Amino acid sequence: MKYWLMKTEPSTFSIEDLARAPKRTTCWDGVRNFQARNMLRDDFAKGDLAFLYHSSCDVPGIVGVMKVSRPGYPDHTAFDPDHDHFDADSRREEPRWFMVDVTLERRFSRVIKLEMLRAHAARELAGMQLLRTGNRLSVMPLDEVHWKFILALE
DNA sequence: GCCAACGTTGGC
DNA sequence: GCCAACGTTGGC
Repeated sequence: MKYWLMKTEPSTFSIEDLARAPKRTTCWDGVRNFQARNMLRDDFAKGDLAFLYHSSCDVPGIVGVMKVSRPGYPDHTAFDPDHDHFDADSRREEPRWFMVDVTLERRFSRVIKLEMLRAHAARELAGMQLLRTGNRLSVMPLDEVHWKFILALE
């Protein structure tokens, strides 16, 4: 089993939205970066666990845990000309973008703030992609040791 | 609102 | 293949 971190802007889609969704499940659409696409398509497996991260908000940080409930499949929002995530270069016969389904496992009792993660950047969380300057991937893998350490921060 | 960092695009 | 221009991300 693998571990992931997935970013979302809560003003667009938050953990509250996921908690209210049918079966607490959503398709993770709209990823339009090739490196992230490759991971969604090739590396995500059913049963993998992912941290849900709120970005571009008052208190950026990890807010809960999700489980991958369906592995990579074509992102249909790319086919819809009326959708924000439409991409004319993605065709049904040859989809360019992929997504997974995620199901909310648990909301944290408090936000594990980015600030708190940074405090451990030089030691326990050394090498964590999220903490690398300029990292803009919205989906990234996480080491098991980092996953466990972060869980203990709650 | 600012700005650093990075990905993408397109001219050559 | 290079690289400048541009757009986006995302913390502050």
